[in-house]
Amino acid sequence: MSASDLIRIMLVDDHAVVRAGVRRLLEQEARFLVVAEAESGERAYQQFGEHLPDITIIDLSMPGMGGIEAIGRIVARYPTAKLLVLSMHENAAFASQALKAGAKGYLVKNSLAEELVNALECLAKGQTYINANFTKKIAQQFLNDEINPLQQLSTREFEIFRLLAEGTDSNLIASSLNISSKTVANYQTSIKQKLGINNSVELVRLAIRSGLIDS
Amino acid sequence: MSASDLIRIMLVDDHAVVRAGVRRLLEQEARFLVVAEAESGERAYQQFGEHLPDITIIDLSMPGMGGIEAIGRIVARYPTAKLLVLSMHENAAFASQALKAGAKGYLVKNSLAEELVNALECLAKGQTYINANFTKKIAQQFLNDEINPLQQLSTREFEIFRLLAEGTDSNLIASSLNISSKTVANYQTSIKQKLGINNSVELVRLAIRSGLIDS
DNA sequence: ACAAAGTCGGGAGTTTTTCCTAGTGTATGT
DNA sequence: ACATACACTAGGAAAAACTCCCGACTTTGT
Repeated sequence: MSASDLIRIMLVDDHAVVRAGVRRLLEQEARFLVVAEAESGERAYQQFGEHLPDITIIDLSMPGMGGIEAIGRIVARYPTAKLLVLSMHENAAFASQALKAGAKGYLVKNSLAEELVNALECLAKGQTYINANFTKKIAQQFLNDEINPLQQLSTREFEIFRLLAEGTDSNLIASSLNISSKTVANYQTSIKQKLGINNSVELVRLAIRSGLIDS
Repeated sequence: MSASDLIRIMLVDDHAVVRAGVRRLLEQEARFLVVAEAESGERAYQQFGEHLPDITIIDLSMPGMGGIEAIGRIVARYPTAKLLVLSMHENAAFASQALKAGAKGYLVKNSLAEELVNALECLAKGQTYINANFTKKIAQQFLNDEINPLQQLSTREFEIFRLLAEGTDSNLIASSLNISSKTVANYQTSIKQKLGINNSVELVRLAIRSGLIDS
C-alpha cells in the first residue's frame, strides 16, 4: 500500500466513548488514520481547517451547534469535504436533513464494523453511502417528505389532526365540529394512514416537529 | 499487582461502536479485563450467568428488553451483581429508576475516561458511584419529586411508560417483558391514573417534557 | 411477623379503532 | 353539461384497546 492510499480521518462526537470506539474499529485497518478529534460542532469546524482530513465522521446530536449545522458550515467553506454521518437516529428525516446539508453518507451507530469500512471506502472514492436497510426507509419517506406530510391532509383532516394532537377527546372534537364521533373516528384512521403512522405517539411527535403544538 | 486485583467486566450495549469504545478505554488499564459483551438485555442475562463478571457496564435504552428490565433480572438472580449504568440520558428520572432497579452506579456517556475508571473502582470496592455533575441534578430534581409525576411510578410502570411513549406496540411490550398483554393494558391504565392523564397523547407529551424521549 | 406496596393476570363490560360501504356536495376538465 | 375526482359525512360489524374490579403471590420495611 502506498502512502497515497492512506485515508486521513477526523472524528466528531461529543461522547468520548464513541470516538474511542470508532478509533478502535479503524485501527484494525492500517489504511485508516485518525488525524483529529472534536467534541463539538464548533471545534469540528476549527479542526477541519487545521487538518483537512479526507473524511470526517460526525455525529448529529451534539450540544451547542448540532451536527447538521456543522456539516453545513464545513461544506460551505470546503465544498469537497467528505462527511460521513454516524448517528444513533434510525430516522429518515434526520438522514435526509443531513444529506441535504451536504453529508456524503449516513450510518447508524449499531452498524457493523464492516459497514463502516465500506462506507469510508465509498466516500474515499467520491461516492455517497447510505445504510442498506435504510435506503428503502428513506425512499418511502422521501416522497412524503418533499410533500411535507401534513400537506397531504385535507382541511378537515388537518383540523382533526390538530385537535387530536392537543389531546382533545374524540367526543369533544365531534361536538365542537358538529359531526358524529363516528366520523371523527374514521378521520382518525385516515389521517394515520395518510401520514404513515400507526399510533398516537407518532402523531404527537409529528405535530410537535411540525410546530403545530409544543410539548 | 496480584491476579486477584483483576476486575472482570461485561459490556452491554446495542451499539457495537460504544462497546468497542469502552473496551478501548479499559484496555489502557491493565487491571481491567473485558470478559464478555452483549447487545441486548436478553443476551446480557444469559452472558452474566456464563461469565459472572465482577462488574457489568450496561446501557439503558436498548431495543427489546430495556436496560432497566435487564438490571432487575440480573440483580434478582445474582443479588451481589455490580452493575454500572452508562447512559446517554442526562436525566434524573432514568438514573433514579436504574438505581432503584439495583444498579450500583450511573454515568453519562460523555464522561471522561478517568471517571469511568473511578466509577469502576468504586463499584469494585462495593461502593455506589454517581456522576459528580449529576448528583446535583438529581438533588435538584429530587426536591421536585413530589412535583415530578414520573417519580410516582414503580419500576415496572416506568419501564412500560417508557416503551409506550416510544410508540412500542402493546403486544410487543408484553412479549419483550414476558408478561401478558392484559397486564400491559392494566399497567397502562394505572400509569395514566397515577400521572393524571386521560389519553396517550398526554402520555407522550409528558415523556417529551421529561426528556425521556425526544420529539 | 405483619402491613404495605409491587407484580401479574383473569373476568366482564365499555370504548376506540378499523374496514367497508354509501350518500351528498363541490370542483375540474373536456 | 356531464363525467370524474375528491372531500365530507356517517352507519354497521368486527377487532382491538382500555377500564375497573378482583385475587394471588412476592418483596420490602418496621
